[in-house]
Amino acid sequence: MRELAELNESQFNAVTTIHGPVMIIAGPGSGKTRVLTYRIAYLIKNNVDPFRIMALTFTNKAAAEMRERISHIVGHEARNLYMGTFHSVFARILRAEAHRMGYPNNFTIYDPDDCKSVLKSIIKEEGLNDKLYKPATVFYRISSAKNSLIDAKKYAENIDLVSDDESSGRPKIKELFAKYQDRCFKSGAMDFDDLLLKMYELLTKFPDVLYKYQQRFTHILIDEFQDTNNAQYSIVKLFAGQHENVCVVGDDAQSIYAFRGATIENILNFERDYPDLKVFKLEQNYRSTEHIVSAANDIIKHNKAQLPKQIWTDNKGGEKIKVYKTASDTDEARIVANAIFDQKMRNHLMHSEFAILYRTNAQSRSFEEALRKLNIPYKIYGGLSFYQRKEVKDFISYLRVVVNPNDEEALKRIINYPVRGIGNTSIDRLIVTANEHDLPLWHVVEKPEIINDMQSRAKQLIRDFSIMIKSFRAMLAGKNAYEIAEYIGKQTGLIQDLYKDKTPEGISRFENIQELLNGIKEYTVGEQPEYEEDEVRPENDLAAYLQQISLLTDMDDSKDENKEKVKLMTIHAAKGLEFTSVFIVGLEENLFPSIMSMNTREDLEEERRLFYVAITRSKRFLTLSYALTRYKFGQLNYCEASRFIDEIAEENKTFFGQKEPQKPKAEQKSFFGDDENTKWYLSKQYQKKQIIEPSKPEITEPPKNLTKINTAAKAGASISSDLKDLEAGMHVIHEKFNQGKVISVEGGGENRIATIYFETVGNKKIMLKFAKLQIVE
DNA sequence: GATATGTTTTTTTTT
DNA sequence: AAAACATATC
Repeated sequence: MRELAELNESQFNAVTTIHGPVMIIAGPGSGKTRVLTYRIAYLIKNNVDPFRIMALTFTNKAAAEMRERISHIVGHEARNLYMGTFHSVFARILRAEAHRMGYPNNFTIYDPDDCKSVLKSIIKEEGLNDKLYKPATVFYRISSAKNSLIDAKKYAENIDLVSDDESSGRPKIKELFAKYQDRCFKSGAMDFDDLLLKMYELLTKFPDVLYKYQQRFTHILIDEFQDTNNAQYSIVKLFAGQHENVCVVGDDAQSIYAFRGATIENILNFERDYPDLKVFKLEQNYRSTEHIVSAANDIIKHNKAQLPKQIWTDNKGGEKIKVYKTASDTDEARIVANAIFDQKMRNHLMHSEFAILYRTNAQSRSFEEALRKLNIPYKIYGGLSFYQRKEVKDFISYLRVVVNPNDEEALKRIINYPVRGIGNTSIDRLIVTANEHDLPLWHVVEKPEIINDMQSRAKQLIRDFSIMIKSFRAMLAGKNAYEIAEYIGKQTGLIQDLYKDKTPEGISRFENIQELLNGIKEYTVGEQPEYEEDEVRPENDLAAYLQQISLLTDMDDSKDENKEKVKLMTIHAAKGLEFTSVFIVGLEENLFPSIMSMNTREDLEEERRLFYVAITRSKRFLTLSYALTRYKFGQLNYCEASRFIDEIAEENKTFFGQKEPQKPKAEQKSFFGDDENTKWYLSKQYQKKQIIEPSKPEITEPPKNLTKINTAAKAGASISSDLKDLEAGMHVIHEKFNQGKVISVEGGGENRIATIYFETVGNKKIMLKFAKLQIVE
């Protein structure tokens, strides 16, 4: 295999050591993907049947790319690899074996929205306080449990978990868990976590199944091992039990999914569980320039929990990391957009070589606007995926019900969409009846006559609906996915409805459905996976299509039209990717590191690893930015620079930006207001001056604008309406004490008292009905 | 039962 | 600021 000549010594060893357990610790940009692809190709060249190789990746896109690269070396055989995400590979196996667990083999995969909707119904039926029992909170508890292989029964028996719930005032979670699981089971549905939990149950409860798959998979490979959780690790250990040819690739410094149960314990346990383990370290970075690699090392050495390793590079020189201090979130966006425009021209780059990375999805909006103003094409990844949009999900719900009518969540979505006179009252009756008889909702829809207390007209409408669904189901045998979908769109009047709506949103909805139908068509004519002789195939092509899209992420999009665009995504989503020029934005305390993760050292270290991942995405240019003011929930907040900026050594970074926050007189023009200024600040002379140190925005600074002034407070001894909303964290101006920040507010009614910290006199307690206060907006 | 209007909540990260 | 949610009105 001539490709082996391209590898350095440790890469070569990592590729060619194909017997026994292997762990590859791979630093960023160290050729990890290349090692994985060559290793798989090498296995195939050494007469390992691709059907015997299971390769688990983090995204479907990573799997697809790897498969493509492997097929360049070994040819079409690559299509037979069991390669994909944990969830998609396990779903494929579960589908073949589902009947053993009492699930239909065309089971539905519930997405998190479906799950929360199920929980919401249960919480409501149980008459629990929905302020305390929020679906998202309950779902998180259930999900975390499942990722530690704890089912509803074990949960109820687990003293720690139950007492946690009791002390948080939610003792009923264990019951909700059981009810939820039961409801999903009746609907023939698994959630994402079930794909792991049920996989584990399948292998542990049925020795013959375990034996079968242990025999089948002679070689197992796992990418991004640092981000696997307890459940995933346990399952892999079972699969690998026979041959023990298991190869894991990971980097503890890039572990960023602890919140989802991932643990680097897996890396440590691996050494313990496989004493024969051979470990290879890939430490040479081929991706980034020296400044970037040094900065990454600067950052990560602030973490205590690290495996020892030293990343180094031969790529000398390169530009320093630029740090922009900007006045506001909108300013930040404009400056970044201008810088992209300028950098592209100056260095002859393509738009696709740029990425803007942020901590939270909500940050994308301002960049979207700024890029649009400069006519820079962009694509936002993550956030609401295509398949989560209402109109798309409604349409897909039809397909789901056709494949699996017991899918209650889908059924509820479409039973009166488009409107067919089955209103909320009727739906509630249906659900109540289903629960009373302990039957799936669909059974009652099929036989509305068992419902008490319903008008015959309503029953007839329900009957009509069920007849329509059955007529769709009849098509499953003879028609392909596209034919069925198209027929449903026409028959239900759904396409017609959307077509009639000529509002901009309506047009976009119509286009989305067209796109969905095109996607289904592509799938239908596209290459279908091969199956082994003894393997259970999906019942039909619509079911196979649904399985595929239910596990697709937004990152998996590979449309040509997105190839030439600036990419916007969260840092989590950027894992495993690389770009010539990277902008990491919103580097502010409480945003990055997130305010949610400043409580424990472990959480903070994960944020730091996240920053490490972000930095190391960059090949040549790296730009960091932060804003001094930022809107959150429509409220202005003052921000200070992230500690992470300080952790980069001075010799690797250059500061740009204003010394003081914006003065009110300059409010209409920002510091880098127009193109003239943009050129100026990017010019060589300016770059040489390292003027600015990041300085905290002090609360003595003049406020940006004082649009709303609480004059009422001066008038008399009652709390003005503006001050009624006063809460901790707000900035105010006092007649005598000047600017201050609200520490806390106590008491009620006329006697509300605020504790306010004033720069001039320190903490003061002030009765609001007498306060001469203005809220700074 | 559908639509208009007001109120409350949301933001960590994702397969 | 926007979306989700709840309530009022036709």
